[in-house]
Amino acid sequence: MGEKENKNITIGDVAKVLGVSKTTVSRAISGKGRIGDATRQRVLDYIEENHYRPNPMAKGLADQKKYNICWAIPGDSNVHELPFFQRCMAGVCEVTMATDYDVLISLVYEDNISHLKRIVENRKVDGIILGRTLVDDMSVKYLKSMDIPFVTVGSTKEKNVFQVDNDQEKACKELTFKLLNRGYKKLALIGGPLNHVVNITRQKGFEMGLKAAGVDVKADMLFLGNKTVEDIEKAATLAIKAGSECILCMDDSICRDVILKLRREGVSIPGDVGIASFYNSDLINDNQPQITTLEYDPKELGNVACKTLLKLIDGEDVPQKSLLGYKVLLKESTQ
Amino acid sequence: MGEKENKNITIGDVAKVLGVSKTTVSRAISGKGRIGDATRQRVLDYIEENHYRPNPMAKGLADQKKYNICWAIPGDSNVHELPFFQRCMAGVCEVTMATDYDVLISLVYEDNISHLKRIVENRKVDGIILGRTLVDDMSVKYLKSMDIPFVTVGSTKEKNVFQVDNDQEKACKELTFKLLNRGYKKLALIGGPLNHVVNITRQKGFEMGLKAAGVDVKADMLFLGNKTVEDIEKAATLAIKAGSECILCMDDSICRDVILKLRREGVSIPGDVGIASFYNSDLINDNQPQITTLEYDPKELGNVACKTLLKLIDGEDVPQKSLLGYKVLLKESTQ
DNA sequence: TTGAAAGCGCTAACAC
DNA sequence: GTGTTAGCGCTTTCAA
Repeated sequence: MGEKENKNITIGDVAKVLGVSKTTVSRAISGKGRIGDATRQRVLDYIEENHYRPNPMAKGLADQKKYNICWAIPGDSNVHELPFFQRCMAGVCEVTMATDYDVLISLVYEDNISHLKRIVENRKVDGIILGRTLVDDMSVKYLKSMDIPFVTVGSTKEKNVFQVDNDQEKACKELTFKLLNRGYKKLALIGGPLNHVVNITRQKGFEMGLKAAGVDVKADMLFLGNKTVEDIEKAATLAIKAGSECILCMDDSICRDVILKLRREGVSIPGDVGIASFYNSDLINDNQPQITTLEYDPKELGNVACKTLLKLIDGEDVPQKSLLGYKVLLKESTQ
Repeated sequence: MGEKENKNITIGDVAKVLGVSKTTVSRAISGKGRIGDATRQRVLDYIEENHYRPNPMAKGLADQKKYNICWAIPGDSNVHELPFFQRCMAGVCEVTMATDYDVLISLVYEDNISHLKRIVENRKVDGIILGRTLVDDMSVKYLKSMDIPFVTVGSTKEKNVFQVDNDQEKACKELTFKLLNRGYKKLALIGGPLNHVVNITRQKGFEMGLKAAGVDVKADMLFLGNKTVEDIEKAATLAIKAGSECILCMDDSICRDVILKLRREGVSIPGDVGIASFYNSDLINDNQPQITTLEYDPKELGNVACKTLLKLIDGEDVPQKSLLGYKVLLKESTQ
């Protein structure tokens, strides 16, 4: 108690006390420009002791940057997708923590990206990370037209877009192939909305897996574009009726619905039919029996996306597409 | 095509073209200060046509504001809490949309609020919304000490804190009372971590409901502070064994676990035992049978919290505590 | 009603 | 190696 000098101290204050110029202080902080070791240390020490914090507005105004990036995620996403976005965002924050940047939120909708537009046009951020990609993505097109750095989590067919994704095609191919090798002959694939790029990719991987095992794609069963729980349950019923030996679910949410449906119908897993999912999550990973799935690391996705964006902002070279790894977890559901 | 004048136009540019001073343009935009109707309109028209956008950094520097607020949520929250925070955040964004403010994310942990500290100390925001409250909340204490406007979603015992919450005490009391009136004699309450204020509040409401119906609190069963699924399942089993006629679950996540457990044990709802939850969500609202619950509106919570914060930032008077409504939904699970 | 000018806190030429 | 100075784009006295 006693001293109450909470008033924000500026670079000028520091300079005055130390008897140097503002420039010198600035140089000591930024590390740019020539400055004597002794002087620098003196400034740094003083700053440390007195908790000097640069004013982000002043810095931003001077160097024409905002020191904020935008994390744009669907505002209408399925409840079950939330954990993915949350973890991914944690990965982003982890990276920004070590920099001067912070993360601004934007909620985008499939047919309404006005929130994103506002943030970009008001120049509140230096770059954007798009949390997911659609087949015909308004956000991607808009950002390309605005000539602002951005990277997508998820793939896109648009040209000249920086993308970070797991190698889902390869992953799905591998899992499909392994299942076929385990002796399953007739595979069904139950999938979600076809305007999500990820669903297209997974389908492709699935078909590649079939081909690799010499199975005719047409011989197998595709139930795609399901939107509601009812759609999915219907697909599950049809798959069973058609004699499917193993049902591949395009994501964990679908998988959960299928499992619940089969349980209600008295269909045993893996006794009557095998089950596997192309995405693992808390939703299904404590299921009995344990489910065969693909595992990705959403946090790493956020990490890499953020690092990529920051490099992009700094004008550094980055690969157009970063493909991250995956794990194939073979479990009891496909014995 | 042809003209490519995407370079950001400034207040000075506008002034020059219109043959007025920067001051005049500024006044036309802000509405502050005296200015002729004709002049103002002329400026406004020009600005509209030429898509002038004020530079947030310059504005921020000049008036010492950041035009950002912080939305601080737990980084380690239970998967099942995510939808709540997401909806709540949508409510916040809805409000900021109509203002100059944007929303900066901060992930806080029960024992680590360094991310929040960084944002506050770097002066990146004008105020903070805390997404939840703990019994002994580091974030609340820290923010109080920093003398920066903030409001909590959820209640707290700390003095002089602006809070927005549903009237959970009253809600829980009402539901408990109604259940007792329906003929249930022996109620059990299964609850989560006791360091969450919301759980304390709900417990209190429960006990008030008992008292209101003339039931001795001690005569009933409290299973509190459960953290894991195993804890909850154990509690459910004990409640049944002890002859509970109706189990009240403190939230939807607990409720879901209890339902699944009972189903596995072959206990029928509501045949053998009634079930109710103090929080409704997608997790349970498509359950068969339908579950008796309390319903709140997370989005409205975000709305009110954000409006409150913005007023606080503007120095306006706001009530210290805003209590929002609720609905009691009596369903099949407590027939 | 309007304008000139100072200033917000920081950066970066350009001297010395 | 260090200081001077001129901005960055906006707000806000204070004059006119």
